[in-house]
Amino acid sequence: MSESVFHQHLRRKGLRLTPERKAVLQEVAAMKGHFEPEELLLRLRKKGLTVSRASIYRTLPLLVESGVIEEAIYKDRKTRYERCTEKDHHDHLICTSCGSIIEFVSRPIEALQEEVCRRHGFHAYSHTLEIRGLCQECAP
Amino acid sequence: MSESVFHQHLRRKGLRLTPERKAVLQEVAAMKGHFEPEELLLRLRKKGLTVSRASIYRTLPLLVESGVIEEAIYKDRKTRYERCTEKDHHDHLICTSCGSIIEFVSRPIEALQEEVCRRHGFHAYSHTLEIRGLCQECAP
DNA sequence: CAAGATACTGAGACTGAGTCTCAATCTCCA
DNA sequence: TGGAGATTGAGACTCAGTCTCAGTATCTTG
Ligand SMILES: [Zn+2]
Ligand SMILES: [Zn+2]
Ligand SMILES: [Zn+2]
Ligand SMILES: [Zn+2]
Repeated sequence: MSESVFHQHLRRKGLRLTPERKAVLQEVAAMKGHFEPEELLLRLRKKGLTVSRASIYRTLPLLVESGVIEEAIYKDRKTRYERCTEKDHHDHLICTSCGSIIEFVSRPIEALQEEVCRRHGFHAYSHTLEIRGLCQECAP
Repeated sequence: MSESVFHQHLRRKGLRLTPERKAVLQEVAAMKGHFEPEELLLRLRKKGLTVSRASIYRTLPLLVESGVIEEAIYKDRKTRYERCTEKDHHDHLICTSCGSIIEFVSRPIEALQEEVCRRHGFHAYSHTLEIRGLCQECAP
């Protein structure tokens, strides 16, 4: 189903559905949780598919635009993506001491965000809420 | 006042208050809104103060830890900081088409975040809520 | 179906924010 | 005041991500 969404998006922008883009989409669909572009590259290589690093980096923004994935976390100067699955959407508590990441879901926060957007006439397609601090173990 | 907070933090970690760190702190205190490390470097240079790029990059995390500033936005692989002023805290709507950034304040969202942290025994000292999408002008 | 117009690809050079190294220097406490 | 140990600056380095460009694939129109 995300394939047709992606295809739609490409057509709308006058872009083409190439084997490389299909391969990236498929691999993305198979991902669980956060992933980095480089991880996609490795997995595709392992499958014997040759999709260049450049193509992967060129495809990811298209997938974001079409709402198939979203930028989930920026850490160590790397962008991690995540599939957009309304069911599993969550945000993150990030411990800056031990690096652990706690996922949490808060429907009320999501609802308030929607309201903020409505108030500003803003059409959101994704968001990132990162709360930084110390986890229970690392707290003083 | 942020000077004493910073000094406290350094002492607690067994670190020293050097002229370079003082200079960075002062320049940071003079900043309005978001700023990038490189901007600090330029401003200090313009004042005739010589603080190396390395020292600036080394000082910023210390200022974050001590709660004087926070990482505000990650964009184009650059980290932007912002002073922590409870009064002015806000989050961001980012238009991915025209790049405009709309600031918004939502006490209810902040309160819910605090509750999430409490529930997880997490000691937050900062957070970033970035909502990406299309602004009123860019929406279809 | 052919042909042109245009989008796409991969290899690898390139960019630039941020980090690391290390010898010289400075802090701060006893 | 002396010295352990933290700090500094210059510049080499890292590495995620971007750009280039020549060769290739896709779509459209007749
Ligand atoms: Zn959320
Ligand atoms: Zn921790
Ligand atoms: Zn906030
Ligand atoms: Zn816009």
